Amino acid sequence: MPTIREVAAYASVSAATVSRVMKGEVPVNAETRGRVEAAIAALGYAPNAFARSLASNRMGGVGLVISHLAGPFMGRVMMTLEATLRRANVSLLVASGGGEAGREQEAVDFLLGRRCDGLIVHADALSDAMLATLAATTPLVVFNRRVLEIDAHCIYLDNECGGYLATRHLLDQGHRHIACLTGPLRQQDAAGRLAGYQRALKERGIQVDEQAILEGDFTERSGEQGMAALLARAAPITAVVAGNDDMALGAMTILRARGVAIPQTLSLVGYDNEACARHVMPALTTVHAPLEEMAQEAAERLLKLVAGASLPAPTPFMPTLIERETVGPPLS
Amino acid sequence: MPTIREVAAYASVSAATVSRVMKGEVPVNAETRGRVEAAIAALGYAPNAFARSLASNRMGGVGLVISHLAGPFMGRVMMTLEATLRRANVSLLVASGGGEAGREQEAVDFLLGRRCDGLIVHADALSDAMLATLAATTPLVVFNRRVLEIDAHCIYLDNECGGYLATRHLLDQGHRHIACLTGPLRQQDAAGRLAGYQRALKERGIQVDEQAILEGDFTERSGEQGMAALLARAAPITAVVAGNDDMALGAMTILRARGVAIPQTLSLVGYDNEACARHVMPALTTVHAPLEEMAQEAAERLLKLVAGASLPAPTPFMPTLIERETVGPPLS
DNA sequence: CGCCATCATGAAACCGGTTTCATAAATACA
DNA sequence: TGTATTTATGAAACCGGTTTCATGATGGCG
Repeated sequence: MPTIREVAAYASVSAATVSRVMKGEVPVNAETRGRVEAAIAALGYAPNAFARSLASNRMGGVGLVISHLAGPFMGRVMMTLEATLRRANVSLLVASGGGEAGREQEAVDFLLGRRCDGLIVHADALSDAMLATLAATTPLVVFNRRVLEIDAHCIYLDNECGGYLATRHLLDQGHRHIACLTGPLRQQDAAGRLAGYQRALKERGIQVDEQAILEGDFTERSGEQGMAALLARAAPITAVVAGNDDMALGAMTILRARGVAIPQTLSLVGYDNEACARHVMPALTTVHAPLEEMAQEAAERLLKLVAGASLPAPTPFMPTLIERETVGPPLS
Repeated sequence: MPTIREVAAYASVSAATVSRVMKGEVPVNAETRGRVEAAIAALGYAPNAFARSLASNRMGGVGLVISHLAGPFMGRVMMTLEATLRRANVSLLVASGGGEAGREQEAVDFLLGRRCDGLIVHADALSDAMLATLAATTPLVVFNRRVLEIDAHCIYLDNECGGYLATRHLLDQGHRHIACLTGPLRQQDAAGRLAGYQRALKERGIQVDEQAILEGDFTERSGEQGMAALLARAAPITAVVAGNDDMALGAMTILRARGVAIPQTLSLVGYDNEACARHVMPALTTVHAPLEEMAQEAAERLLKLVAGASLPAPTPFMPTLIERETVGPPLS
């Protein structure tokens, strides 16, 4: 493993010149450059990443903090992030936090201790204040969440629009009694989806029935519980907007067990367009997020921030409705 | 951001002593140690990772090479890897290769260029020879694949056993005409599963019908094509062993379209126990791999290799059969 | 022809740890 | 009491790049 000085000696130049050739920016005589390049090739020289980092105080890598590594779409997000970053010759360090504030903070500290050049954070449990503080000292992109104080650092989906699209689709089919099974409302995405649901109803002059809104926690289990609770009510409903696909799946389990036909007796819309959504029976109508585009924008934005740019706030990404088989007109 | 020399000055000792206190192993006078620790606390000192890496020639992190980051179970694997590694204060760098040999090699080179202390490789496209060579120069763990020359570096599932379990389950139900829709047979996992299928049949004295073995590529699409081809044959079959759950899902799509009842007319077994498997109708009987345990063993083994240990070959991990609803006795 | 700007290059300092080696003090042993 | 051994510590070299600053060579311009 040759060092820069060995290359320099081989090419009869100084280490400084080899360094300049490696960078490529500063002017070097063509003949000299040729000799150096030949030496590099002959010796199979590759610069030592540690020495480079120490001298330049940049690590050449960014960190990714993720609440739920095993979540349904992290793979798609990471895939695009990794590809975009590597194209820029930047490596990706991953740390997970399991959705607990303490462990997520640990993950951040861990990556910061590794002197990452920047951070992409996809975490629920960290506070807005903490993220805003972090953004002041480190290039930071917040994924799938909006923090008002640092809008320019946030890549997120317009969840309100997604909730609206789902609900309006049901309204368009003629439904008037639509329940909503939400995620944890302290989380922004869940709250946004609910707001969209409410806007769609109001827009059509339909009174929002607070009893028909049940808060869950995005798990299948809570979808089951919510659906069971809705069925136990006296008030009739003909459709349900679920907080995400997992909750919708839970709801379907209950409906199947009770012999409620989908979509004949009850229509259902999910959110996220997980892999499963296409495969269940009937196939789940759901809301799709352009995750790959979001991830690419996140990576590119972070790279610019690392390079010192200051950027305007991005526009939110827009969800689309995927129509499948769980929605139909109400019985009558 | 104080340096070690500032801490040293504050505590009226030399940088060497501070370094020793940080490490904790070498003997330092209790009183001196106390002063140094106080200085560290007072100044909020944290050692510079680059300088440390440069001097010690260890980066304190390992690389993960993954063919398909968005695959159905990478999340579960990464989650356990990350947690195990971080407990040892080792960071995880991720690089993907999209299943192409060239890009996977690039990913390896990229991580090696970053001077990772070791590598976990979960890749189909890299050759056995390449991996064996790599293992000679770098601490390496190969995940979900067996390379005979470097058995001690491989963490893998006994796929032969998985194929056997799936097939024997069908045999136990009374099936005698069982087809097999395999993955790409140049891949070890697909070939292993097929071998298990064949062993189970032979064990019961059933002639293996080569016409009933169709090679696919683990995609849903190839499951559809395979199933269609099987239905087009004259020879009757009452059950199918699929190479993985995706192929089983594809097969189900075709069967549903043709009005073939599962499991009344045809039984079906998948492989991998993806999230979907529980949710499809009927719920898919499949083979489950203990991914978390495998990932933990992989991480721990790599850490030991990095530390310089030389280890005996691990025992293969054993799959289990998850019985759900796609298998029943044959009609007649 | 002489002066100043430009270009190409090398020497050396620097980044901030780790590690070796030497030394000084303390203890053990005869 | 004198020598051998252990223990604690500091000085300085070292890891391998980057970057600043100085110097020498070239060339343009009045």
